[in-house]
Amino acid sequence: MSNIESQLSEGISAAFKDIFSLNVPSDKISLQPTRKDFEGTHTLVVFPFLKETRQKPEDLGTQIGDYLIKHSRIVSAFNVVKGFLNLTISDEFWLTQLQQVNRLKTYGDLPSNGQKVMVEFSSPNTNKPLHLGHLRNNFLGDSVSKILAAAGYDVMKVNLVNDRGIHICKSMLAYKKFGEGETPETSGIKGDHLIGKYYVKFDQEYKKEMLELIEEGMDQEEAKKKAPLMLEAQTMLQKWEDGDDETVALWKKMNGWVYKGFDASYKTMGIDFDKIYHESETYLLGKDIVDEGIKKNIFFKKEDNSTWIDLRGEKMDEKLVLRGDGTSVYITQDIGTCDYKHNDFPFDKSVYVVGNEQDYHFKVLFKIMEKLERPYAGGLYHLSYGMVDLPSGKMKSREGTVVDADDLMQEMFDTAEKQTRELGKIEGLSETEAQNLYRTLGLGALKYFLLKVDPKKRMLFNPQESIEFQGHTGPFIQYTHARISAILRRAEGLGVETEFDTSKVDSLHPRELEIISKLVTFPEVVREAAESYSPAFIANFVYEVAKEYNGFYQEVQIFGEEDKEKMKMRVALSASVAKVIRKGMSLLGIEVPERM
RNA sequence: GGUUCCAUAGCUCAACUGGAUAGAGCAACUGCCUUCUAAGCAGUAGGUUCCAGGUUCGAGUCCUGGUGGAAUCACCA
Repeated sequence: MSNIESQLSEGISAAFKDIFSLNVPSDKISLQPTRKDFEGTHTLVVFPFLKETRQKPEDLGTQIGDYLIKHSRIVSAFNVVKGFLNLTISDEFWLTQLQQVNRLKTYGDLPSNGQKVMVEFSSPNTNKPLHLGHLRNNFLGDSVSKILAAAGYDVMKVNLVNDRGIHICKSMLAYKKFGEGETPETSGIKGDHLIGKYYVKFDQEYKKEMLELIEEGMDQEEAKKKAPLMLEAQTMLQKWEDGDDETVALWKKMNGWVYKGFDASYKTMGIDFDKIYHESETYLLGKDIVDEGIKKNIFFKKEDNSTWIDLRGEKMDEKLVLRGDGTSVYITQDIGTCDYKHNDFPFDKSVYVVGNEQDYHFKVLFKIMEKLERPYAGGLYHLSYGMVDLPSGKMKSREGTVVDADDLMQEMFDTAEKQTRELGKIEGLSETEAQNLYRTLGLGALKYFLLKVDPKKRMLFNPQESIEFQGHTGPFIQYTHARISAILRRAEGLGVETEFDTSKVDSLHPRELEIISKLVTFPEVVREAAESYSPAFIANFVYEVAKEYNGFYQEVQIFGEEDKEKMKMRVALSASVAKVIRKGMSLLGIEVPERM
């Protein structure tokens, strides 16, 4: 709760006590922003208090309003419309608020809360390059990490790379059979894309084999299992697990190519990790915990020696946690990795940024950790985000309907360059400055587009139309920042300071008041975004700030103002807006240019 | 079929967790560059918030039942 809100709530609480001898704790009083069509900034809805006070809505509103005028230093006026008490805060108070924001070096960072949080995201497979879906994941994970850090957490970003398993063997096998020794160097293809090519190749050849078998009279299910390539891939997996030299060497070589490719993609995205885990190192974890679970009677064995948990009492199903032959399934590793991660970084919270197709898996996993009485179980959280759909429907890598991450980012840079040139905005920029600008803008547009919607919701991405540079977009906000930067440069040139005397500014323009009242809610927005793990709150907030500033910019003169104190105040206001935009955008992982 | 999630303007999304006349952007139309960057600003038009009930001072938001869509229900990950 902001400073203003708590002051108002306390005042209102006192009003109830003094007028009606009614005890309404101040944290029970919720204020909402006043709608634009009415005078004021904060509104109290009085309906909930009518019974206890035995008042008519208008009367109650008026009485509380009168009380606040008399007893609160910050309320300067009020009006009552039906059951809504709209409060106006004095200009002087707003000016003080602005001054405080302006004086702070960093604004929007909350004090440390002493808690540790681990955020796991990205988690790519090493058998194909990153695509649009990964971009949403990566941007979300990166942004949420930054938001949590701003909200006072000690954050560790981790990436659990899926570098082993049958799907990895598929591309290895296809490469071995059809690759003819080509490498990223000889082919000129980026490592991850090269491996992706063989993953697709495997699927094509595999399908051919299946068709042949079906023609020979085999049914489809059997053909799936008996196709020679599939059998070979399984043999290869077995060899890998046995540590066969040749297989491991090939695996290392090919994964090395992929990592080099991924590193380049991450660099372009502007994303990094504090630690990278590999499934090849963690996939055996969890088996000892299964034993522990059996001893604690949480798991049980079936006749075939497989181990299960019965969650039917929790509205879930029976779930296998270890195969009869003693080998792991997906959830076995996740159980083990949970402890492993906690051992590495004793977190209070652990966030998994994973698509909503795995909702059930995480529900089960968290329930298991809870039953195993892990003290951190309550802090496990699945940040479940919706899929990114294309106009043609769902993306499917094997059908070639994916939007490749590298390609998409390059397109964004190209579009940014084209737009910038068309608008004639590159004069005075060196070539490297211009290139940096295109990257900043292109990546800003893309990140903003993917982060401005509620993570939980699935979203549509239309490559033709989705990426705009006007309106509710990243570049719009970046542009506002560049505009303000120009103002600040000029202010510096003119020697205008941003320190002003609040008592010497006689009045505030409605535009100014609107912006200041917005700016003061920033820390609250950060808190809310962290609590709900949603960068969308930040994205929409920053947009509103930029939008309001542009309205102000259009209507109110800064350097044409004769009143020197007002001029300084307006420069301070501009500087504060720029600061909030820069900080807000940085929480989204987006840079803002000084000029564009 | 069971479970979970979703449905708001032609399109893409908001709506501060139950509050006032549901808001932005895109697309369409109309104005504003001799003045701090027009990637901007101001305005017009666009809505039975999927449908039907219910809860209450008050419902896009909560409950019940439908309709339509998605995910999941593997000894895959």
